Amino acid sequence: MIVSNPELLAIQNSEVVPQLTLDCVIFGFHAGQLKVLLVKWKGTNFWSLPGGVVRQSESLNDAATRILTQRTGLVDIFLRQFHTFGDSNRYDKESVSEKLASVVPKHMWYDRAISVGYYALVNYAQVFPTPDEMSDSCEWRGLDELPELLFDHSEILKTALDYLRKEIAHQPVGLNLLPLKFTMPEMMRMYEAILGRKIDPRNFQKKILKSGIVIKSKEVKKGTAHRSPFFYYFDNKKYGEVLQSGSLFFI
Amino acid sequence: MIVSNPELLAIQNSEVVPQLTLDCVIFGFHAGQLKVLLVKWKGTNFWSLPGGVVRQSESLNDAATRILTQRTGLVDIFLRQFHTFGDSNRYDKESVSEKLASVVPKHMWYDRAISVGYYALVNYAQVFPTPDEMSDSCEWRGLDELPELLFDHSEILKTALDYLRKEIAHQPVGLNLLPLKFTMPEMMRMYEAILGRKIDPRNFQKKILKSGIVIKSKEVKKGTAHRSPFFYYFDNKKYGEVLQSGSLFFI
DNA sequence: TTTTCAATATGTAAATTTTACATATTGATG
DNA sequence: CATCAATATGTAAAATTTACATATTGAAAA
Repeated sequence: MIVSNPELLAIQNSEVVPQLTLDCVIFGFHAGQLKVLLVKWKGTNFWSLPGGVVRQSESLNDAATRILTQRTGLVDIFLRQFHTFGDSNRYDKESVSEKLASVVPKHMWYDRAISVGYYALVNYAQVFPTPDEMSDSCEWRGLDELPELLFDHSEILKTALDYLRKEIAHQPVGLNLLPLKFTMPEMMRMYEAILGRKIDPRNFQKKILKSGIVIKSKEVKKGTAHRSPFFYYFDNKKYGEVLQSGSLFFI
Repeated sequence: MIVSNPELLAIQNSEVVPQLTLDCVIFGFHAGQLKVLLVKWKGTNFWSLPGGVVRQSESLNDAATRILTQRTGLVDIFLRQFHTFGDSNRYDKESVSEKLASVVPKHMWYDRAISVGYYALVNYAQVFPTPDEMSDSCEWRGLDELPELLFDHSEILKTALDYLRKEIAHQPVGLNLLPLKFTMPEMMRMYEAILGRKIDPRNFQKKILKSGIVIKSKEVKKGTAHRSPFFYYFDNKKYGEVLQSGSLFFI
């Protein structure tokens, strides 16, 4: 995108503003574990969150949606802005520019960048992880098997998880992380993975059912060893209401 | 701040990034009312929130602190980032540039600006509202006597209030909004002003005292018509602990 | 001086919510 | 057919939240 107005250009040159980027913490749930989608920078062994520059004409939400769709192949993603990271020394620019010297010429690094953080909740099974032009790999990683991340992305990831944990205390989650049909233990394990602690199955079921966001189907999941659990599915209308109201939810 | 590196300049020209600004919603409490500090643009009758451009070398928090200190004369202000506003059409640029034509030359308006929103809680009595170079007036306004605001500042103000309301459900407020000594009814009215609803005085007192954040002094406030209320003051240590833990608080 | 007035101080019972806790069922496996 | 382990399920205690009314007091008015 080129500046349309030559006078704008003059201003831009005289008062440089920080570069604006956007980073996405994409959460998925699989095998009882909360996972995050990471990219590995081309020709290196360095990982980071997927992200990119916010373009002149797009809104922040558009930029986040664009990045998310490109990395996952999904449209209609649940995403939420959680924090903008703007410390002067968010990370060691020298160190990063050295590590990524083979991918990004040194002169491409801005004096500083400010990054808007978004987190997304996606259905793991539907995602096709897709690297971007800067990366040669895009993969899920469990929260307890995270590599060291470039920039301040470890911090951003941690902050995203903090926000997610806070928000699920008031809002339902799961519509975006779980498949269409799921069992109560699956849903519970999702909450356990997010909250990082054990939940009592009786109390959990009581609260979820009381909230009305899920409906019990008559079908059971076959093929599991031991007793077959019932399938549940979301009551989208009720789910939306509870999501809207923000109240009446607590695990 | 001038670009140090000529190559950076080239990049900056080829891929223009949005202008980054910062707006502050400064809350004060006076006469039983929640107030917001507004500025009136020079030679006009148009009002907005205090704000400014984020400079190249300063962190977002530094920028917010700078703006807050300049408008209020206070240092050590409680402030919190709550949201970054980045819609493509946050406001009608044409309309604003016309309204402010006498203050800001038209060519100064960026194609778009993204604004980081901060809110602050300050002690009304200690504030010396000070206009900036763009404004000829800086004044407190009650929430129910707000003028129409420029840009999308009405929206930003509303969002700030939403965040504040959510956050005071988990964190104590008051240390920053109230004077050193205050009465229980004063504190309650502050909560009522923020929450926009009546609170039962008996239940309120019970919860506040149980949380341990305030200490009852033996002194009463004289000169009020009718029965004299006791003064209370904050237990800073306990207050900090509760603020930190984020839990154990609800009105 | 006395009376009036209105804001302040204060406690208890009911309702609701949260927490703690254990066993019978069942489907696959061997 | 026996074993195993995950699933399904209810109740009682504890904690929290809500609802609610009256005596006190200092200033102001009579």
